[in-house]
Amino acid sequence: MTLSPTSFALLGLLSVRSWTTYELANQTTRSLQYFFPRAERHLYAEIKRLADAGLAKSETTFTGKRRTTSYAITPAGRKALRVWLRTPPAPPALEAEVLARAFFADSGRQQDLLASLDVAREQAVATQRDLAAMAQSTLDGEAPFPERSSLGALSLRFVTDFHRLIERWAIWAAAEVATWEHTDGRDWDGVSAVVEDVARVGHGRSGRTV
Amino acid sequence: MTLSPTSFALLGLLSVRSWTTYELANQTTRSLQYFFPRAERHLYAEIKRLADAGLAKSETTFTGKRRTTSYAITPAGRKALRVWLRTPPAPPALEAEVLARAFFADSGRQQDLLASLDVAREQAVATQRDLAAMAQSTLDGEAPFPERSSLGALSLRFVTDFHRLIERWAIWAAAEVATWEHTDGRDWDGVSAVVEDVARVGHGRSGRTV
DNA sequence: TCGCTATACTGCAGACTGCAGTATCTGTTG
DNA sequence: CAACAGATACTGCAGTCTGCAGTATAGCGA
Repeated sequence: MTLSPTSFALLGLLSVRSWTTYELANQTTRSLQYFFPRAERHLYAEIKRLADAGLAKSETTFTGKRRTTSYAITPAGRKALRVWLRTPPAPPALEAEVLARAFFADSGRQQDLLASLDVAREQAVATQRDLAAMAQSTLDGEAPFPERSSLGALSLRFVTDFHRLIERWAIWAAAEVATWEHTDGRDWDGVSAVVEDVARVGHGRSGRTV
Repeated sequence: MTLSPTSFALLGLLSVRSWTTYELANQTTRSLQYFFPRAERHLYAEIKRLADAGLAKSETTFTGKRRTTSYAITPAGRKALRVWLRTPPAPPALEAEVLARAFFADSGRQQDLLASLDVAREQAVATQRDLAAMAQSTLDGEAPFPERSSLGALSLRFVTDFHRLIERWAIWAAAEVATWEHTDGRDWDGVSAVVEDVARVGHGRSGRTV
């Protein structure tokens, strides 16, 4: 039985406390979803695998007729998590449909691209609002695990900056595209600024970020 | 037959010119891989689906005994791509194992987290080098489709900034974690700076980025 | 002619998603 | 107190996508 990164993410959650799968799929994933999203469906399957592998143990309780399964980490589970933390992480993966739409924008209308950029900007703003609300609840002392807030702040910093980057990029791109006379931007003189700046990366100074 | 975003990415590629699947899987994906990565295996399957749906047409040629299948977009394919470009994009998805490792760092040693951060930083630097080389080849007039360089520059700007963000975040996080006396950073006073800054997002001014 | 690398795929197992469906419990409102 | 909404707690299924291993041919240099 090989374990996936998802297995270890789940073990990490279980290392904090025991959870029912429902909690795992709803509340808890609130933090992980921003940098390690998993579908609810998958969690129900994956946690069973962890139990089968002896890394978690399940306990079934009943509320009337309705059963609830909760899972706790085992010593073997803690060991596996500890070992995983010593291995190097996979490179971050980015999947941004809006960039693909920009890349192939010449097959559509300019207004289609502008509309996509605006949606991306709004999504980024909305996510930042969610993150700000989370941060505010921490400030208000409503965080579920205050002793873990330093670890949470590390990823919070990244995720917030990531969505801010999207927002700023979308604003910049829309402003540039709006000046184009052709859908493929063949008349755009800003292209050389970007390409020259990117080519400089790693050779001493780098240019500004959008 | 429902089409996935991958289908449209492939159609976008075919809208530029015809390709063999091998080319699609190797050269071409060079650009898409940074913001819309797909496994080689999947492309072979997906392009067949496009042909079955009448959105692309295949042509088989032979080099001696070895067959090569190349694909061209059909009018129906161009139509489908055009329609797709009018729909709103899915939100960008981020999957960063290194953030999960930071989030659960208290189950391992502090040095494990520092090592993970360093790997992430190096990966980000390496990717920026690749992107810089691509940009340099564009400056050298070696870009395969110079008339599309404006569209390419849009995503290039984002992808470069994304990897620069990872690099800077990893440097910042490593410097902070190095000062911690506990693996969970419970003694870290930097946590309030992050949380307060993130909570301010959207309420007028935002703080600095790492 | 040998061996290396590039070309050009296929099969298979398993990871993961999204949606629909089932059933129970709890709190609110009329 | 009955009706209903919303939360809890899942399962089934079809399909997407990945990663690895395996197969086979072509072209090139030593």
